[in-house]
Amino acid sequence: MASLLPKYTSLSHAKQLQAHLITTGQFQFRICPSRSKLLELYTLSFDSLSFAIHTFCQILTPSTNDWNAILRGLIGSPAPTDAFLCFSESIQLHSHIVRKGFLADALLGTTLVDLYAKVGDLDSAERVFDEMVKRDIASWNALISGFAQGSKPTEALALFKRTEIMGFKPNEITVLGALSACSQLGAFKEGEKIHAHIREERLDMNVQVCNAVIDTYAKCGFADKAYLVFESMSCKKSLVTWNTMIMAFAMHGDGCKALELFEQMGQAEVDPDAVSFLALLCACNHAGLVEEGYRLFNSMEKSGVTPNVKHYGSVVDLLGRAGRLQEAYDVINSMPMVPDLVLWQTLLGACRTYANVEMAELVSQKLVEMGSNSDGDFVLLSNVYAAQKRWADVGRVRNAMKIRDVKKVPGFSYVEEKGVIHKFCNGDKSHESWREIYAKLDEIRFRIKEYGYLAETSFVLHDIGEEEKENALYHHSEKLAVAFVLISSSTGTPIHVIKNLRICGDCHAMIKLISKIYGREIIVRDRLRFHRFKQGYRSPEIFFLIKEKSADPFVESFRWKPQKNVANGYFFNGQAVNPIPVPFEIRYPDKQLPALLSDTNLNII
DNA sequence: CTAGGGTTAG
Repeated sequence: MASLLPKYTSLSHAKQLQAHLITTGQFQFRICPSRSKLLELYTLSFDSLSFAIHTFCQILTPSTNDWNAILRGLIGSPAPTDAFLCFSESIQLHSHIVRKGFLADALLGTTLVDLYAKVGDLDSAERVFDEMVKRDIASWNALISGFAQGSKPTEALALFKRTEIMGFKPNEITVLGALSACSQLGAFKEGEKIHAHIREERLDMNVQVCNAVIDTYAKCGFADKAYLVFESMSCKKSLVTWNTMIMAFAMHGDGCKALELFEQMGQAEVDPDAVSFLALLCACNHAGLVEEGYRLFNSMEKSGVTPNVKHYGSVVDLLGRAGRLQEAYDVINSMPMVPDLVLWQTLLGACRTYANVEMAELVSQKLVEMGSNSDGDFVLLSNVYAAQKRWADVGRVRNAMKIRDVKKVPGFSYVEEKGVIHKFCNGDKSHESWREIYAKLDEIRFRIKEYGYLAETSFVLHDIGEEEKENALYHHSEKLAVAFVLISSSTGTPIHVIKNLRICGDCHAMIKLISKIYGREIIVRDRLRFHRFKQGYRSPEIFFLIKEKSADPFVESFRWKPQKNVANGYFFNGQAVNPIPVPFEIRYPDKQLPALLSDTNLNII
């Protein structure tokens, strides 16, 4: 009977079988394979989960297989949380059976761990995992992946280490979860160890594993190592492989290599998808390749890919960054879909860069209408005003923030030092060595002033004293992190810092000088990309802010111009000015977290 | 003689 089931093509056929089982009495058998198959069919094939649950509830003694079928169906449903909530009512009746049953059954337990993890209840997932009597590698995988995908990479990595201690051998899926955690944390050394294990166990025959390795190296700041893996892969490259590598170059600001890879991808007869184009546009954005990016965007339809809201977002960013605000505005207004918050926020960021008050006001109005309550939006607008010294308007915006109870997302950074990850918040004094760290910062502050460094306080929201602004800037988490590494390791190894928000212009300028004075390579990974500082140079591309002629004498107009392999510094009015820390990248903001400016502007009362 | 765990994205 069970073997016939896959041949059933409609719900009514399956119901006929159910009727047969009921009338012959088989339906209430303690173990009835056909019944389990039937449930599975209902949940997976016929998309009628509620009917499956209804049927399941009529079973007096559900077998493990029945539970598995239902739980799997719930995991795959479009609203797993709702389904789970409605199901938990009936689950209570059977809970004692479940307890006895699943504790001894690794499969059912694992499914339950996965279910809890997928609905976002990681505490329950962990509890079920702890209570399981029998576990195998898949049980560990379920929780590791759950942590990794639920933004708990530290827990994922800790569990991964425990896996080996407990004598389980990590397989392809284990390393995928662990690598995902490493890439989120930027834990390079851990990632490297996992990569070694992968090679030893020949897990690199799996494309997905290779892709994850490439992604991890890229997100830990090593595009070159990522490319090495990409190049020497023994298994067949998938579309995701290409996309991941293009994205890796994009993140490192290497637009040319990203475009080159796209060419090669075409030669390898791999058709690009929406992600490929997103990666390419992102690459053009970070490398300042405005025309190239715009051309690519317009060529998408020809490749059979319809631009989605993210592609439009990228193009708005591209145009906005180039100072083509009106064009960016027109793109948003002519989009075939409804523009979302992020699009307007991107444009507002560009307005801030080019100090365009009129457009900033217009865009802010849109954001307010759309119900934005993001701190970054308010801060950006007030920055536009502050740049023009319109303090009354600044006060108005600040008031609006107070009324709406707008909260700042706190910035934090972390570094890996001797295998331990240290986390710092802005103005953090909770680290055991905080006194030494602050003393080091004072030393740095003194030394970089000799190099003509001036704190960039022009972004600061309030009309407060310069010294106060300077202090606010000095305690940014990334500076604390860098100072910490400088006091704890004297070797010349590169310093890797990971930050949750975007790096601010001042930190960028200061870290650049630290790199030069202390002779250390410093790599900062922020919310969106990498910044690599080597002996005071930022490679591979440096952006210059060029002042352009403007029709309105009161409005200054700027343009970003990428320059390759030039000593770091900025041109202003055609003259080299060093080291005025103009943030070379005003990319704002990201999905969940506010960027650059909210991080710069402390003391929002 | 089956079932559970899986990579890229403004």
